[in-house]
Amino acid sequence: MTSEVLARALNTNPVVVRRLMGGLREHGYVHSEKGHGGGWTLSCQLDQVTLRDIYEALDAPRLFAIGNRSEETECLVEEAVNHAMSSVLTDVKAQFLARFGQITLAALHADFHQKLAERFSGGLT
Amino acid sequence: MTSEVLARALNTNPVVVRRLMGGLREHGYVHSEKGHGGGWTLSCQLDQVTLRDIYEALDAPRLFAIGNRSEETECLVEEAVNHAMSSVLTDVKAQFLARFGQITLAALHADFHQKLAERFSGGLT
DNA sequence: CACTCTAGCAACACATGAAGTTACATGAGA
DNA sequence: TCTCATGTAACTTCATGTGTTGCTAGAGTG
Repeated sequence: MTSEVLARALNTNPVVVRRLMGGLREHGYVHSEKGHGGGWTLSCQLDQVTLRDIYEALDAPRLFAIGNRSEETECLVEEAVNHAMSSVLTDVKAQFLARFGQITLAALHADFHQKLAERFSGGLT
Repeated sequence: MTSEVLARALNTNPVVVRRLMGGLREHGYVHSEKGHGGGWTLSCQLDQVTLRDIYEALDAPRLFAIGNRSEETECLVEEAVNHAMSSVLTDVKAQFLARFGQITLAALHADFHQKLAERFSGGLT
């Protein structure tokens, strides 16, 4: 499948697709080939890869929209608040990763197929 | 304390301070007075207010930097991914709120005083 | 009553980072 | 050698949060 085709399916741009897929390729989840007949192919077992793996392959983008204004500060009030916030955010992020680590691509695949079946058996609007 | 003074302490602008404090005032955590001698005064018990209360008084700003591209979609793959993501994010947010709900301003206050004491007893760089 | 000091608020400007776009190089068939 | 694909850098656009300006209104002071 080419970046071009994927981009259309994702309502985005081929270059954006390549940027994202680049991370997945480095981790061996997909393979790419240049030239005529080239494109992207899956190169992993869906039940061996989790959302957490994907998240990390994508360079673990910032998870929270909130956070400390600055790590180093002279202000003791800010320091106290930072400490409390960091502690919570660290723990919560760990839980997030743990949960993502339990969701395999195979599970998403199965969910997709179930939704597909429902759509063809009258479960439609 | 005036917005002007607070702004200097926070390295920001008086108007930004008023915007933030406005949310706290609506919930009765602080009180403001106009005119000569006016400004902000605390109007709550520090041990009765948690970081969660503050977070919500501030209109519960977006917590996560990631999320679904769109809530409604025709794409069954996107739907499956959204479902998995939302489920995790909802749970994780709940945990975040629970943790913040356990941190009172009084606790931060105490932490601040301890750091202050340390600074005056040789625990300094 | 005029003056000063304060919050309240709307409107605008700026900064940051993510997403999208363009342009060109490289490699692989046909 | 021509076309089709990825790889990548540089640039543009867009969204969002933050900062700024200008003005209104209320409250004390002389």
